[in-house]
Amino acid sequence: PEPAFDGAIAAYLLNPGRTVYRIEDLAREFGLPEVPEGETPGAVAGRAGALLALRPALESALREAGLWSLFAEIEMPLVGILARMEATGIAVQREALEEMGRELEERILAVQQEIFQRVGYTFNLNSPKQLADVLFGKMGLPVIKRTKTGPSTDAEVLEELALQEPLVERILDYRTLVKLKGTYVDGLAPLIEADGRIHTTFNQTVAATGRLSSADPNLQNIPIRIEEGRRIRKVFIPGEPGWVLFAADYSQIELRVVAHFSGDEALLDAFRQDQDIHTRTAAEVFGVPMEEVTPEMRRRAKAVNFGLIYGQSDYGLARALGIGRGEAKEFIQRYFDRYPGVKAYMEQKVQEAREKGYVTTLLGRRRFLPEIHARTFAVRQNAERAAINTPIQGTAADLMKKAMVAICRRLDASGLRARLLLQVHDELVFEAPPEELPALYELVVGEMERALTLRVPLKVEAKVGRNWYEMEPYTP
DNA sequence: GGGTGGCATTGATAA
DNA sequence: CATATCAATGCCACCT
Repeated sequence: PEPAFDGAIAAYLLNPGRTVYRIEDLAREFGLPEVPEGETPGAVAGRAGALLALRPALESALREAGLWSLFAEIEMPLVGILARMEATGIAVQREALEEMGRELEERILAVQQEIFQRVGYTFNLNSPKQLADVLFGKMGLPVIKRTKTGPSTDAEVLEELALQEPLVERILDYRTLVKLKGTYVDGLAPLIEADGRIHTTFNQTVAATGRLSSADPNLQNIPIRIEEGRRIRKVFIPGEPGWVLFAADYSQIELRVVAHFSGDEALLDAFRQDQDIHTRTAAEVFGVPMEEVTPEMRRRAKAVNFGLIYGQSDYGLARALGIGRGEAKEFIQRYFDRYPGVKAYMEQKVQEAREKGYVTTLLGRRRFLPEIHARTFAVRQNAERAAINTPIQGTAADLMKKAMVAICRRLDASGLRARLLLQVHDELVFEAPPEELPALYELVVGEMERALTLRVPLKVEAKVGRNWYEMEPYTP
């Protein structure tokens, strides 16, 4: 079921940075008569009338901005797809989740005991303020950095303090365990509905870059990097007996988009040869053959690649790698020597934002950046990074959304029983009967790889598993 | 005193 | 002093 016109989505495309979508405000913005506020019959009727009148106004505005096809061919069809994904939900093994909760609870109590024992008294370990009193007051540890309100106790600080005070390691453990239990066990459990499934909400008008977001619960930030947290994924299972989960994710989508936009020869070459992009970057930056790239060189190159997508500064890179600012500056210098097209692209985007007031993605999605003219350096620099990052992140979002629309059309027509469950920015998760996997693979990977034609191939990797933890590479 | 709302801090994902 | 989100807890102001 696909609605014909959604005024909020129209307003979002016209300015994805907005945070309110009240009809009263949109009416004012698009030159309609003032709508009374409140819940009186007059106000309610006024809003209904204004919404009707808004449609042609929004439609013209979309056409004038070159956003009509993005609206009509991608965002509107996506509305029904997301609605169905939400209604479908993803099955969760309640028993396994509760068991994880009990184990975490035990470990939390043990770690807590150990900490209180060594400190000599109990306090609220969850309070950064009380923790700071213990660490920097009683124990006399050095303050590494400050927040607005006092000494910081974030993970970066604690990791440094752990070098001289082993107890701090336990505090880090405590934080990890409490995060897992609070957000991912106690947070998810009450959201399991009577059908044994969790039904998230995908928000289509929140992210200024064009991405989706997920809330209540957020299923786009289920742990994966750290093994302890990754285990949470075991509780997400197929909802039908004998079925499996199937996931397809774009490989290095954002760097491929950079290659496309910048036309940088070395970057294009790397993807056309399907090279490991971080190894190739290391080889370029450190001036060695790819075979001689060490793990440490690759790690640093990877940080540079991520930094580039975000509009890195030498300061930010230095912090990410734990090196000096001078050294970081050298890396960036050498990177731009090797990838001059990327440097030119970045400068061009900032210039474009200054001249036009906005930047755009491949499909014309735009983001206004009025702060590009700010007098305050930090504010202006923030806008400059957004000018660089938004076309990259937003084009990746365009691609994925276009693929979702194509995939769901074909899936509906195919007679396959497989169902799309989740989107995690560069990844789609399905549940499917195993016998459908070869057909599902062809359909999904094919549509994702051909969603748009860039100057480099798009690569999609597929995985299959009996839960979201045990996903193994899949090729038919 | 209890309830509520907002800000600050922290940390999870995209990898 | 890296891009974009969402959410938990603590803490404080405010209200009744």
